[in-house]
Amino acid sequence: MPTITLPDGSQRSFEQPVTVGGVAAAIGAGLARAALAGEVDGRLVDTTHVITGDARVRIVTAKDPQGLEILRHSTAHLLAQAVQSIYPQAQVTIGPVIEDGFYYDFAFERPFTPEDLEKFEARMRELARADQPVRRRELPREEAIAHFRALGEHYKAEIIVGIPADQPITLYGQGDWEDLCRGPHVPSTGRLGAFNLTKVAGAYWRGDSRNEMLQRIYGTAWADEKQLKDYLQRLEEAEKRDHRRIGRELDLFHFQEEAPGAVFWHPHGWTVFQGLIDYMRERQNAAGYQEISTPEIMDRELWVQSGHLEKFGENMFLTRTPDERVYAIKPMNCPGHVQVFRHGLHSYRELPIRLAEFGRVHRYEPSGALHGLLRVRAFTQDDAHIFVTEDQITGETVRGIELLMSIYRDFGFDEVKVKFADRPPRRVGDDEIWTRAENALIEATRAAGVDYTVNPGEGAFYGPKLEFVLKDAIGRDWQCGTWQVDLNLPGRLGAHYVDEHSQRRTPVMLHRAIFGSLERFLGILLEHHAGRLPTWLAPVQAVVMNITSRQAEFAAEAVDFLRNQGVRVEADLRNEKVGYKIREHTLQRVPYLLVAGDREVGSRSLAVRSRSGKDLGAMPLEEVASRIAGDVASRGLHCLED
RNA sequence: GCCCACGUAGCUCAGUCGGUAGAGCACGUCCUUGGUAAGGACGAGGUCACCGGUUCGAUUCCGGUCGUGGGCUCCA
Repeated sequence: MPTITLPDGSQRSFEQPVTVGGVAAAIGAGLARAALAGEVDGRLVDTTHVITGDARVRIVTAKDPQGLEILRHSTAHLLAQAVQSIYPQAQVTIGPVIEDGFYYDFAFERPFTPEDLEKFEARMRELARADQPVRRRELPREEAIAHFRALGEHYKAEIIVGIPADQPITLYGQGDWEDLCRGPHVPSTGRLGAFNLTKVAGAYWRGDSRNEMLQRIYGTAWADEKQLKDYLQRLEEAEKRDHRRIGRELDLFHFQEEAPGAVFWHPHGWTVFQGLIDYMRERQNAAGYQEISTPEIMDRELWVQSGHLEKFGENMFLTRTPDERVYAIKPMNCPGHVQVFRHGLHSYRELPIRLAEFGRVHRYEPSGALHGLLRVRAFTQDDAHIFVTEDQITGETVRGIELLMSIYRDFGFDEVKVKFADRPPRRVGDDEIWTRAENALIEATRAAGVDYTVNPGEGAFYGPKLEFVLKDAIGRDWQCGTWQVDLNLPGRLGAHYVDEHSQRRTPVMLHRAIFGSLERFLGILLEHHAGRLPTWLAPVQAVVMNITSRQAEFAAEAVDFLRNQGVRVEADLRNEKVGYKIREHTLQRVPYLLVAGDREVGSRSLAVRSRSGKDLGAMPLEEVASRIAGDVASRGLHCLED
């Protein structure tokens, strides 16, 4: 006689064992219809699950995050059923839930086509309409393996072998179709409907490129049609923010076939790029960094010594000169910085020595990885290497993290996650050194009072690192900054300092980047702001436009005035209507549109319109200049104009 | 690098069941002097990504290469 406790604390007693669905029905017919699954004593189960004893029960519906997950998982099953009903020889593998949807990987003799996708989706809708009940059964492990082998489902058999012995092997079925699955699932296929198949892609079995390629079908699924529509709309929004599109629309940069993964910066794009450099230079100079510049190509031998060629070689560009010497184009700045440090003998009294460079590096990335500014083969790092004694690691790291966070705040990124990446499989240096480096970095991170998560095996080949991840305006994560402790390269490259006992010692090198890649950071900013860069970064901060040719002379004068006041301003004196000019520069996301008509000429003022379309009224030239200057000084963080 | 899709004017895209191509926007000239998101007329602009093959003839069909997009893998 089970007594069921519901989430609101109320209790219900039943004469005999009752299913989750039965509990829902006892509460109300509406809930019974909405029930997708149940949570019994914290465990997710099917609605057919029988409760025999007292339990805490929650009915899971599509409104719950877990309910939505179950819905997506069941939709993945529906896809598998549809695929196998059309192509019985396709083998099923795995079909997990992912953000906003699901995918299912199949082994099939040929790639699926977009036409296949349409057929699958149509079949899925038929099967959903048929409203087939979903069954669950358990099988003994050996029997299950034999069962799937007999069906020719070798991947499933392989999966079962990997399931821990204490877990039951469960199968879920609907109609004449059945699949290995942990569950739970929705009670019947009629609950599924708000879904779309979105794309096909190749994917390796178990994500390993040595394994065979499977056919992955992606889909999205939601609680109802409205949510699905909202999701599709969000995708559209993200597409509008795409930095590649904005880059083209605002004429910031382009790519072309002859230079895959390398950026051609146009004047406006380069203005923003330089703005980032100017800003960073100011901040790091104030923090005690010294800027240097090191060669882009250096003899291969140096890269053998550093270990780059061995551990990073497949990402490096090499070049042979007419004298048959082989040079490497630098993929990192560290070896060059060590050369600068090595030049002359340093005392411990000089440390820390902080060498910074806006270093342009080249990395041969796999062609499939390239993606606009976000993944390129030639990029500029705001790179620095800090040479310290082992005792100084903590203090310098605390200072460094403070600088990093302060800079991110200036760009409006208030939410920053930190990840600690420890020793990778491909590395230089023995384990004792790695342990020391990892411990030092963890201690320093704690001292800085920063929470972090661990990213195992993702450190650089020469040392562990912190990764700084920013959250953008639409909630996406971007890894930008890095802080690394390196007990390896200084020794390999022969860096020394003299300690207080006149002994030569090897310094520790801290590697750090804040933007990471300037190209990438700029791409992130474009997406974060949807192209509406704050005034301090906007390539064109203001445009002065005349209404008729009568005001051309004054407009030109106004441009000169503002330019002298340090405003990045352009004139638009074309023979077009003012509405046309407003539209064009609004589309160009210019923060201030300044109109000169006869009224303004008389008072030596400009009518100011903000990027958001607000009329700020006419202002004397001086006031326009000081207003824009104020906006620039605040870095737009407190600017309400948009 | 691997899988799939795609590559036509500066941009967004039509089109050709094989007979060397078209729209809108942008661009140029002219008209228009118009107060806050598109005034009008005319015009110029393309080796249909590249290389081969099939064919009387290829932008179209086939093969390859390069590039782009989405995944996989990897990373800033």
